[in-house]
Amino acid sequence: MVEPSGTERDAEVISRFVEHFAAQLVEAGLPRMPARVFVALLASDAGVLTSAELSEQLKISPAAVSGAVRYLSQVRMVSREREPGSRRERYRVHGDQWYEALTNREAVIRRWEVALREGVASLGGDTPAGRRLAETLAFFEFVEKEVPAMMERWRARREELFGGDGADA
Amino acid sequence: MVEPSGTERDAEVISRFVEHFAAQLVEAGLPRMPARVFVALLASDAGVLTSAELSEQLKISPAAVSGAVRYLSQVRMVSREREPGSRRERYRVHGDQWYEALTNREAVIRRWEVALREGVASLGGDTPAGRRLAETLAFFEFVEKEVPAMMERWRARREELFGGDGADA
DNA sequence: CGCTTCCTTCAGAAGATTGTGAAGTTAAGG
DNA sequence: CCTTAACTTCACAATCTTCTGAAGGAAGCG
Repeated sequence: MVEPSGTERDAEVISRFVEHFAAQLVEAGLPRMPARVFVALLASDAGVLTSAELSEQLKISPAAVSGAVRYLSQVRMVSREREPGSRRERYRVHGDQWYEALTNREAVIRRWEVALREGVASLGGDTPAGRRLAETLAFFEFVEKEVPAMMERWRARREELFGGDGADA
Repeated sequence: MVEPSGTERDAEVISRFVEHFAAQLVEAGLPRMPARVFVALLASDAGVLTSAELSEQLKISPAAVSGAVRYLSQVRMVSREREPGSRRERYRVHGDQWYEALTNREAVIRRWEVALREGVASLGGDTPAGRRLAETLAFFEFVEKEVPAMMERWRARREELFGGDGADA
């Protein structure tokens, strides 16, 4: 058998990984196209791809890329940058920020807290149900306070493992 | 205006809360019926409701309740118990375990890690993309190690706030 | 200054999800 | 042992989501 050229081989290997990991993210609640686009970026060497490259690699229409990128930038998992001397747009994974985004359900948790506070107020803090809600609320408040410290520890650990060169971002 | 009886008033207040909080959970990725059933249980004084009660309170068919409960017990957010001298089944929120379930995306994260390890292996740990994946993987491994300690601190904090009587479970 | 290129937006079709009704299953009680 | 009560399962129908194709708009380049 003829050894396939590096790039062809890579294309298939990458595709396998993209589809596999994206499927997991979908299962976890991410919409399909954003998941695929995101993983494709993650698996690209530069961490940057153009709309056209994504469109071709994932076999989807430019419109689908556009929608996916809009979603991803809303949740801060990807940023868009205009390539200077061109009308091409480039999309980039936030090297080490993206998992913060995944962790940062902050906005979500904040809304949960609002709903729970309302619940405690309207059911009454002296009822069994009210107490249960209050405890749940306290849990989220606790987590919200813990997460920043944990991320701080992560940065230290990251430094330790990979050195500070941050070749990525 | 005649003051409505306590229970009627509660019914509406509870319903407001149930729908509001459930909507947030849905937005966060939980299917609608499971979310509504879950919150209804959370807002019930005993933390326990029968299928019939859920069906009536949420205005959904017994079939929908059944499906929702199946989902919830799979993700360990609710447990089912047979009421001794009756064919009624009772569904219960795990007093203080349910947020552990929400936190315990463990299974999910585990699968992500598998996919990422594969990715590192096939892209090569010496490529930029491979390094990015490796870092992501390291992050999840880190989190997985941190969560148990955090939950331990939460239990201590909970004790401190609410005392150990655990009137709930 | 117009042309070209690339991206976006919009409307619609294909597909997936989800909740209902009806039949089936299990178990209590007479 | 038969009846009745309660939950579950199954197949279908309604709904919602999602992706595509086509048209529209900005920005470089000749």
